[in-house]
Amino acid sequence: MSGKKRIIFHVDMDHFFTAVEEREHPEFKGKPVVVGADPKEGKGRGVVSTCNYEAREFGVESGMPISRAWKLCPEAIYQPVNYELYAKASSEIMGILRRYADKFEQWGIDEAFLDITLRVDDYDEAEILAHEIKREILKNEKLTCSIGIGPNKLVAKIASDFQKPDGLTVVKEENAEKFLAPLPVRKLLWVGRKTEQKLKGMGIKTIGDLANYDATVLAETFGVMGTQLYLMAHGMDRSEVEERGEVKSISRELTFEEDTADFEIVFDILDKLSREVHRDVAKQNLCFKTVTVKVRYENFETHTHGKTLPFATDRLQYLQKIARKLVQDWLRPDRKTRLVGVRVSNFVSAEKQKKLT
DNA sequence: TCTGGGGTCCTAGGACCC
DNA sequence: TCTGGGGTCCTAGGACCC
Repeated sequence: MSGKKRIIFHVDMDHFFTAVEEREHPEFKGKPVVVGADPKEGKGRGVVSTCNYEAREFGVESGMPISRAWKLCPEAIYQPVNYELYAKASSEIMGILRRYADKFEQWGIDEAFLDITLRVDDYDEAEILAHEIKREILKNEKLTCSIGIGPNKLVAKIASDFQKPDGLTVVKEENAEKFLAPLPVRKLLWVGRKTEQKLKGMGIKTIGDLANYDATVLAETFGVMGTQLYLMAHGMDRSEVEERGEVKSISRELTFEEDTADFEIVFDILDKLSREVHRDVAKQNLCFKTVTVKVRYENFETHTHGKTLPFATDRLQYLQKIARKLVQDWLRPDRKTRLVGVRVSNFVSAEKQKKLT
């Protein structure tokens, strides 16, 4: 155990998808850009994936229905999600970031945690290093990012979000609690809409409110999560920066352009999704034991239905057959289907599987 | 407002085994 | 012949992340 205090970076690319689109299309610069579903003159289905700061001026936000974005800003440039393009930019950026850290953890497509404790002597040197990272990404990728520096992942993550875009925020351990106190609880990792509402009902709105709350009551109300909430509110987080392990599940799902009562359409799409899942599974040389399907009706009611085999397999025929059988149980003549999906999990590597047979 | 898609982790009940 | 307790796996649902 080293006694040295940790110094952690959280690097967050600024409005990543739209920033990449602007880089590829310089004529987009300065105009509102929205990446997401096809708005179809306001009749489109789906949501905004990312929007640039010009679009945010109109009230557009990520996660918002694309139809609403259209009403707020019909003049924006609407682009479909070009995942391959962003993935390529992402892997180049991650390659750069990895070189700056002893421990590295990618977080989603455009964020990463870096443990740089052994690379610097103090926060001043850390700040210099952060500027170097920002310069290199700008020079090589023509993209900006925001960096948060803190004593742990939690504080670093919230710090990176504090000044955006192109920001750099340093929060030392001794200032962490004070820094967090006025912020809304929603800024904490793992506090989403539901937990925010529950906390609000208890009179807890800011992270400071949470820090002053009775830890025992929090533990009783939220279980394991309650203790975690209390520690986080005090700026404490002991989780390590660590490389992601192997993937645990692979899935595809699709929302139909129009809800459908035609079972054949549902099965056709399901087969297609199964083929895509299978392609990914094969590429990674895996065998799966569990198949789970998902069905969403027109009223948004959603069900999942799974089956675990007594053996692992990598055969497309099995996948399609099991998926069809599972979905069959949920299809109802009196209800239109909005979405169908398929997922495989419980992996065994193909090599290990071979040894067993 | 009428709600995507790809993931991870947690919980709770039930089956099954010793 | 009225019924324990621990461990593990499976299933379904849900919260959360980007």
